[in-house]
Amino acid sequence: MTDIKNREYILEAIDQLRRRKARPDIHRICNFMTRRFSVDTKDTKADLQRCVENEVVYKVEYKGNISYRNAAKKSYGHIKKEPVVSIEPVVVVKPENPKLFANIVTTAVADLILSDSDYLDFGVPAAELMKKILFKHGSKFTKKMLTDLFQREVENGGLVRMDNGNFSLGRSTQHESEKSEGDDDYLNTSEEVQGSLKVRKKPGPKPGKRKNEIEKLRSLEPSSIGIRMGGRRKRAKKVFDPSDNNLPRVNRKRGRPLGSLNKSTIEKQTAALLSARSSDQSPGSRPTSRASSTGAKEPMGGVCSVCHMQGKKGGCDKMISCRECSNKAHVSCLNTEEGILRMYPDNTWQCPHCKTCVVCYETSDSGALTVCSICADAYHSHCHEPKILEKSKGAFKWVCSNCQMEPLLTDIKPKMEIKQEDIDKAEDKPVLNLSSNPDPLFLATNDQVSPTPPNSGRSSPFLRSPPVSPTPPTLSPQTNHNGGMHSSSSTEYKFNLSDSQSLKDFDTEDSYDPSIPDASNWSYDDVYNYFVQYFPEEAIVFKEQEIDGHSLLLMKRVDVLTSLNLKLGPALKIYRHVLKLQVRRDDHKLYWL
DNA sequence: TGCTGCGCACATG
DNA sequence: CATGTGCGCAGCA
Repeated sequence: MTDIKNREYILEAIDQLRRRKARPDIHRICNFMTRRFSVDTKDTKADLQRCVENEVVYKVEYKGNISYRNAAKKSYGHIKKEPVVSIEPVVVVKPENPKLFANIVTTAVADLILSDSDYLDFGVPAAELMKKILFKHGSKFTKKMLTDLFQREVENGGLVRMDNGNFSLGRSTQHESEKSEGDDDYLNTSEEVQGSLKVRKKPGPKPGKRKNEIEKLRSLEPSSIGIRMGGRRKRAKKVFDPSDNNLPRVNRKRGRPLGSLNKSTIEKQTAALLSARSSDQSPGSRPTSRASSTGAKEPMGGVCSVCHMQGKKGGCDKMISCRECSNKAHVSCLNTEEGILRMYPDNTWQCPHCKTCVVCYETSDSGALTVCSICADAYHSHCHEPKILEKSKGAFKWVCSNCQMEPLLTDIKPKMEIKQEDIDKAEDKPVLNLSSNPDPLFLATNDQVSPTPPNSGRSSPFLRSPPVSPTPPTLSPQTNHNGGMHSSSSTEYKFNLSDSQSLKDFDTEDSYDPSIPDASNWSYDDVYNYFVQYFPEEAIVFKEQEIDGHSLLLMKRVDVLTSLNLKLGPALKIYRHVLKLQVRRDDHKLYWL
């Protein structure tokens, strides 16, 4: 790959500007680069030029002015004389559809070869290929799935494993992948393939005229619980950050998000919103969704619907409002409860009256709801697949099938060893590592993430403590049983504390965990070696960014989430490790600060 | 004053 | 007609 120093930054700048609906012109890009990455204008311009030359970025004229486009984004085929990027549709991938897997993997290989001719000679490293596919289809694959996919493709002949372990295209797939049609099965996204799949087009902004109507419909449609809806999303994909507010745009004024506001401002807005909502909400209309309220609110008063006490019980006790109605409860009252009172992992809460089955969207009026002890989603017994048995509700903390799936996925052993060190250790689980106990019924009693790096024989100072974390089994603040949430961890305000502030609190709280290495004197390579154990694909950014131990210890969450140009999922996982190294403790509470 | 979000008109295929 | 783009404005620090 052609080495352009600030390539990723430039792409991020372009993407960010596009998200902001601002023209990604040279001025704005330079400005963004300076502000965000401290890259001076001269360097930015030079690198941008190189990006254009290398077709990493397209320079286009649009409406009479020059804009820049991220070439990796789809839909720019018409801008360039020749489309460089693949144009395959975004699809919901079913593992049982080998043709589609084949298409994706061969297209990715072809894309990489097109972007860097060296790959033609030396093949595409598994890690790079995986990264490419995850970049495009990250929500549909886990790394383990991809490992299988690669294996399958080698077996099928769609891919060829080279002596150096890299991949190249097999059969006659070369030069075909940029087309979405062709007579090769492996590249075919024609009707036959598409017809057997749910094909959805790339999400994009709706025309403004229709937007209000759509939003209106959304507000009436209970199934608007974002991630569960099928079909095209109405808004540009917003990456999830547990510390973010995950707030709706509906009802929200223009300007900065609540998360960036100060506390008093938020309170004012919240109060206004609450009063507005209580006044205009008709009795029959069920409030909408997670995405239709302000999320975790912090009302100043009110009566707790659990203990019926008014206002705060103690100095640091908080009240939270139901995200659908104006019911309130003490966070501590919710924390001690399982079942229908549970808060969601994103620190929002639905009161029992508003809690709906995530399948049929009916409340408990139409049948008793069983609540997942991990994600707090509720299901009617007959709505959940498989049907929820009475005994499974009673004897154990019940875990829904979605949450059960995650750890099970990780148990699938790769059939092939694609450069074992690169892939085998990939962390696939966004939330849990439960492999030590395969019984999903015990999921809730395991620790959040305790990756147990396989000892590959590499001499490493990072061998870790036993996989079972000393921290109590918790997934989110609501399961913290220390008599309530950690001072303010239940609210969005807590997330607005500066990282350093948060860390300071924790730093002084406990002694170090001796099993967590002291990274302060690590070199770039040490840092890389540590992270490559857990994040074989992403670890390279630590090298690229020349992050040594000292820098690592200074990193803030925002650095990990934004400056490393990682996908959010890995970034969050990486952040956990960063934090762990920083405080030399593995405390789940840290990740919710 | 600068950054940001976003409604809506316009461009494009 | 569907979708991408970005002007122009508003909210905020």
